[in-house]
Amino acid sequence: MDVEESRPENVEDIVKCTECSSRNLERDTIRGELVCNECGLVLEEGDIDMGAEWRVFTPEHGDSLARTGAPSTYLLHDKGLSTSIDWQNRDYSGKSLSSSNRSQYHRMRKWQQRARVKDSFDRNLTQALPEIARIGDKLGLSRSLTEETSLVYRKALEKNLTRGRSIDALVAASVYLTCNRNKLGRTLDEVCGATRVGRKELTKCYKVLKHALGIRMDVNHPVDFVPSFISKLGLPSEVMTKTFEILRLAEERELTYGKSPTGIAAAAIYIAAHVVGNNRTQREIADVSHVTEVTIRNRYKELANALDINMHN
DNA sequence: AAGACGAAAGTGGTTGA
DNA sequence: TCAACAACTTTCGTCTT
Repeated sequence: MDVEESRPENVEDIVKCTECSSRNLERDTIRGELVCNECGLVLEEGDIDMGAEWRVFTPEHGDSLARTGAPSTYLLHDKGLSTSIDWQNRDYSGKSLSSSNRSQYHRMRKWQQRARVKDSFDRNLTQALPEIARIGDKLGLSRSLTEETSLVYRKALEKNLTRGRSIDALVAASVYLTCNRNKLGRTLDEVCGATRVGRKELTKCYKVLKHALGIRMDVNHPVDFVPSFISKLGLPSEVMTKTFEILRLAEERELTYGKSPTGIAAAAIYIAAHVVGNNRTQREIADVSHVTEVTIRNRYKELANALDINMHN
C-alpha cells in the first residue's frame, strides 16, 4: 500500500553507499558523479552540470555573460526573433501609461503588426507553419524534423512554387519530402491521411518540389520501412535483425528491383517472424505495411525460394 | 473457423516511340 | 500523347491446419 516504496529511485534519494553503507557521500559536480568517500564507489554518473561555465563576480557581470533567450525556430514565420509589444498599457514597472504615451504605443503596435506580416511571403508562412506543426504532431515526427520541413517549405516559397497550388498540398509535399530524405519510411498514404490533400495532388506537388529544389533522392529501400513496421507489429528486435539479413541477401541477388519496397519489406518481415517463431498473419502485416496479402504472398514465395529459406519451423 | 493459397480481372504508374 | 507493360489490388473460391 505504500506508494513511496514503488517510486523509482532518483539521484537525490541516494543517502547511503550500496557497498559499505557509509553516509559520507560527495557529489562531484565537475565530473558529474556521486562518490562514496569511504570506499570510493561511484554511485551515480553522467549527472548533468547545471552550472554556468563561466565565473561571475557581480550580478551585472553574470547578466552580461548570459547568452540565452528563447530558442530561434523556423516554425514561427519570423523565426521567433521579432520584438513583440505587449498589449497592456503599462510600463516595465507595471504603472499605467499617460494618455499621450498610450496613443504613441498604439501607433507603435499598429506598425509593428504591419511590419511583422509584411508581405504575401509572411502571410503564407503564418498559414503554412502551424499546418506543418499539426501534421508533424499527427505523424509523430520529431521537433527537428518539423523544423527541417519548414525550412524546405521556405525554400519552396522562395522559388514561387505556390502559384496555382494550394498551401496545404505544398505543405504535405514538404513533409513527405523531408520524411523521405531522412529515411523515416513514412508511406505516401500515411502523409495523405494526415492532411486534407488528395493523393494525386500530393504526388504532383512532391515531384515539382523535388525538381525545383534540385534534391536528388535515392529511391526508398525496403530496409527504411522495417523499423516502423516491426514496432507497429510489436515484434522483438530479433525479428528485425533477421529481416535485415534477409533484405541484405535479397538486394545482393537483385530480387528487389522494380518491386514496391513496402511489399518486399512486408514479405521479409513475414519470413523473419516465422523463422524466429514469432508468427504474424499475412493480414496483420498487410495492415501495417499497406500492401495486400496477395502481394506479401507473391514476394515472400519469391524470397523464400531464391534464398532457400524453410518456413516450416 | 481462421489462415493461406492462387486465379482472374481491374487499376494506376512508368517507359519508349 | 498514346499504347504496351509490369506491379499491384480486389475479389473470390478452394485448400489446410
